Amino acid sequence: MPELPEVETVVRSLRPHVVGQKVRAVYLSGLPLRMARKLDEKELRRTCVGATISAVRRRGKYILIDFDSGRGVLVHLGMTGRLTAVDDRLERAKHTHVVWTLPRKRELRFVDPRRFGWVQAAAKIDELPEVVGLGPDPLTELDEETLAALLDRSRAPIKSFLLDQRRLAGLGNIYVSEALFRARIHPGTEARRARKRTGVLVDAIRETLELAIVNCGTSFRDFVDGVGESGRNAMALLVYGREGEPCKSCGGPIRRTVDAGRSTFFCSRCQRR
DNA sequence: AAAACACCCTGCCTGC
DNA sequence: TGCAGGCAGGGTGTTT
Repeated sequence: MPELPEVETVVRSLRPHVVGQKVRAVYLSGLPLRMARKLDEKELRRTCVGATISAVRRRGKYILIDFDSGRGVLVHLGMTGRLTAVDDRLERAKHTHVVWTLPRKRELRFVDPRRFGWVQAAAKIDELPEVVGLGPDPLTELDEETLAALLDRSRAPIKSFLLDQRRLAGLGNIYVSEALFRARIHPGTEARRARKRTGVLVDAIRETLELAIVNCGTSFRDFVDGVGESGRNAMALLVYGREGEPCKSCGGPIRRTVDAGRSTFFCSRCQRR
């Protein structure tokens, strides 16, 4: 489900409810998550129980929870993950995999029906391979020069290029379609051939993500923020999910193609090969 | 080395 | 009303 704007929305809405709070206990469902891997229960308890949350950060699509001990917890929402701070009297949803018990009858809960998400505690979460391998953050670390150098080195279609988290961290299937439409670049264009449009692409990516953050993310079905609220960005989407509907720029029909099992939406008039 | 593919899961929607 | 099939915004490991 969640891409950079959704993860940013979760982080922002979660902060006031969890930062400064001391974790009393941790519950785990025991079921395996991403890639059928089991969570490291001992490490999670060692890190969290009795420790106070000092910060909640985002890196790409990962949520990083820091504790006063210096240790931390990495959370990835996968496709259907939710991380919410709620009253403990609220019934636990089906597929609740991790619960952190907080003071004043509150709980931080990780719920993930498809179990594509991930939760991991470590002494230094910034040094976990998942985090170290991430490319620059499109909102804070991306400049034209960096992207131009990356584009030069790749013959992959620009769509799969932008989806690769090692190059840029945070774009997913929705916002790639949106950003490419804004930049008027056809999704099948070879990355290196989009080089001349680097500046336009950087701006398009930023505008796309910033608008989605202002709207608190795109909620089709699953996505909610840190307190259970849906986002409003679905109505602001220009191409994603709009197959057959008129292009907001030229009026022509929005087209959809499928590659590697993933939909791509674009306007064949506005986005020429 | 880079790109394409299968796979990890459940839920929801469509069509019969 | 039931059931099969297809589809979904994630990442990873393996093959080509």
